[in-house]
Amino acid sequence: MKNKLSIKDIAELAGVSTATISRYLNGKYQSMSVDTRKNIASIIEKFGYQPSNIARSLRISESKTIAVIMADIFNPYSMDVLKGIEEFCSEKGYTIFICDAKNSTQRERTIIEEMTVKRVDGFIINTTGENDYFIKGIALEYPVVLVGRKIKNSNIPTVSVDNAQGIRLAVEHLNELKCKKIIFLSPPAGHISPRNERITEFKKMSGEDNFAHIEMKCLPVSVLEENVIKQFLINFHRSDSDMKSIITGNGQISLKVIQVAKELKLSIPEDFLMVGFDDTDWAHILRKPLTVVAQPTYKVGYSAAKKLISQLMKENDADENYLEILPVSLIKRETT
Amino acid sequence: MKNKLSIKDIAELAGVSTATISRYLNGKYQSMSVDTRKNIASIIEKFGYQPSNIARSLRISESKTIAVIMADIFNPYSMDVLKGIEEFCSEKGYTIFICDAKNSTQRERTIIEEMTVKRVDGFIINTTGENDYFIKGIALEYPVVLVGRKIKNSNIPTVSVDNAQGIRLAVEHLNELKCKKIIFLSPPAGHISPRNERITEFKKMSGEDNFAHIEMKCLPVSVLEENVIKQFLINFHRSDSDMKSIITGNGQISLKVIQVAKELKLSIPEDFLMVGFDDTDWAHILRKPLTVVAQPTYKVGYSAAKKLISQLMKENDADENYLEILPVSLIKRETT
DNA sequence: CTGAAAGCGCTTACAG
DNA sequence: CTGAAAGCGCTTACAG
Repeated sequence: MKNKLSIKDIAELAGVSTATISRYLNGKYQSMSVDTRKNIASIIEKFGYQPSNIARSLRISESKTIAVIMADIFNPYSMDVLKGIEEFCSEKGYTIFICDAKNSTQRERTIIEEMTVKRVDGFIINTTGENDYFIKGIALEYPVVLVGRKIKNSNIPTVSVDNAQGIRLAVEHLNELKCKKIIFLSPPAGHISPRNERITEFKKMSGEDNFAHIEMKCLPVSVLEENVIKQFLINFHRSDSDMKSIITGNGQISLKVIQVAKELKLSIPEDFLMVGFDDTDWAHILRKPLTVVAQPTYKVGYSAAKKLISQLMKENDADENYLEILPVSLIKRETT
Repeated sequence: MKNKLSIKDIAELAGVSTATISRYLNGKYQSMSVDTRKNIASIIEKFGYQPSNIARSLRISESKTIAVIMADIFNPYSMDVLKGIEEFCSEKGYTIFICDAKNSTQRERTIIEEMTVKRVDGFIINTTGENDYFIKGIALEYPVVLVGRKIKNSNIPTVSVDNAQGIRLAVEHLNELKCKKIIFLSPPAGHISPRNERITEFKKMSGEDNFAHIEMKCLPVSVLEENVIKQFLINFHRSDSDMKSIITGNGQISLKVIQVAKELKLSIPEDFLMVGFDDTDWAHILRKPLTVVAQPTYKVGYSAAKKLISQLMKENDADENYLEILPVSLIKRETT
């Protein structure tokens, strides 16, 4: 940022006006002679001139930058989504600001406002779940695409996953295995749509005739409360029913359950069956590789970026398909 | 970015000049009456005015943005480093562009140039290892801090880890356990400093009297070549020596080795001992939790950000300590 | 305590 | 094919 050359310097060096340099920079080669073009090229090359994107952004009111706000960036799910977003964006010449709300509603708001000040062209948001009103507000002024988590009563474009199907696959699988008891360890639902969808479906299924013979219970747990998980597992293990099973709501809970089970010297699937959400990188190297409901996370991210950028490029907010729901799949391994 | 209010609009609305608004925005409250201050505050609040950072950046030649270029963003090591960087930066009001070189030398260069165009204030780089000349070049024009990987013959500020100590801890530990054979599975070293440092130390140790009775060999492996790892493991298992052991150079290789060992029905530590580099989140939930050399990755990132930003804030490039080497530690678990 | 004016580095409609 | 000039939204030295 020190004594950098400006377009004016290059114009002088090349003996043309800044307008011509600008045209060159924007690839408008038709509107200049071959000679000037070559001349400019050589000057730029020689002096290593780098145009200022920020001046350009100011002028054209476009920063070619998008903000990605994740509720919790450091869980494996987010990482994969991010990968997908990054991939598509870099294909299209967009740069992303990756922001971590750290599961804080307040921080989510703060970050979004900061990004607004940075004049990003749009937002991809995986919301903490408690900022519906605020996000609807900014969606009025900026293009926004939601990933993973929906917002009620809004038509903000969203890419998510079939969560009901996920729970259904898991429960049906467990049922086929003759489970008599299924505990669903879900992170606290709050206003977070996927969690609610899964819990709702789980409860709904527990009311269906096919599953009437199964004891199905949903238990909200936080990964932070290791002792709660431990206590649960102790009681769970003691309970007399056999063919017990656990469904875990995300990779972090799976990890914790496996860890605590280990401490308690419980074996999976010997002591209970288990199916987790999210196919984490370590799921298949366990002594007993974990059966999981795999989400197409990369695709979710990629698709969200695509939605946003296509909205950015052509001004039409056609939104033929504002809600995109991707299917999930059950990967059967040895814990069931 | 649509019909946003500008400072001019607010000035008119508040009945003052843009200069005064600007002063207000920059917190120069001493130089205005309490009345104007309050007035401006209320106008801004009322209209939800958000100043444009990009106009500001252009004017003051500072973007409060730094670029973080990682050789491979999606390995656990990078993730943790990133966490540390992000933490410090957000404390100081800096935003980061996180860029993934995808282990491509070419891409690393391209990305750095793109960021230069974005007018970032500085760089934190975890280099692919093949751009020494190029990076020295940009370090001439921008503040740069290197993380994890050093660059030869330069005094670019760097934060890294004591890799020789890491290898030493591992080998000594294995020696105490009476290992007769130690294979070090390192990712291909190239010009990547930590890898070279470990390999060098490993070779050096193999020449020391204390370890003369141990067969020590270093084998470069790529995570992508699963079959190579498999073939190695087959031969390794067949070899007659007992008390064999493996040191793996990073979390991804550890994962692969464990996976392949599983496929081959080899048990760790029964068939061979193992110590890995990097304390990944899954290391302790394995049937036999993995012994590892843990790196203070978060701290490496945090420290690098601190170095860069302190350089950015005070113009002094005092550089009392251009090279910062953090200690590593051995976490003994059940694979040894 | 406050404003007029210049300037940061670009782009673009207009004129030639 | 090319340039002069205005303007994007700020900041700041200068003057009052």
